Amino acid sequence: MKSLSAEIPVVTPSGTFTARYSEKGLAELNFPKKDRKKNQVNSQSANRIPQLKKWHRLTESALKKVLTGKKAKLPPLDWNGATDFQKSVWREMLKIAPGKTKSYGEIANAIRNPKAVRAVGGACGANPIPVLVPCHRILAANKKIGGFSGGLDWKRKLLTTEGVLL
DNA sequence: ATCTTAACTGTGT
DNA sequence: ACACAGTTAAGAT
Repeated sequence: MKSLSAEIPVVTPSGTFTARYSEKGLAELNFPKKDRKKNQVNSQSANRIPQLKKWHRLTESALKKVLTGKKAKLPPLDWNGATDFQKSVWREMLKIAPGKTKSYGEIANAIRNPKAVRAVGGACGANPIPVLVPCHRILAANKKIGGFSGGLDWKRKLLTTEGVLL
């Protein structure tokens, strides 16, 4: 049985993202792809998610705000299927305000698992909701850019917009 | 300042 | 059991 979910495009000045919702909330957010396939709303599923419209409004305004370096109110996030470790890492990242940054080590420290710095990197890469869950605000300990699954261009762009100097 | 190495955890296979 | 990852700190050059 296929799980209940709907994909909806999110148009922003920086491109068209794609949001996927489950019955519990926003489950996934994807960067704009270069191929111009039309994203289609799965109305079958969409109709069975009563809050979807409200959630999507929140997603859209939140995304636009973060893309301009402002603080945003987020829709409910569905982290179903993620491990406890990942959830604690992502929760910790949500606390980082726009314009601020932390290192992988600091995150590891904050979740009381100081030696798991490397695993923290892994959790960041597994983050299904980039930008809104600010994995881009994590730098390496030497205050250098570090890596980014979604492409370093995005990481740099987001940080620059938020006024972070590298 | 740059390069190499060893240490360490979570996750997928 | 094994290999890898968006790391890090320490040591060598």
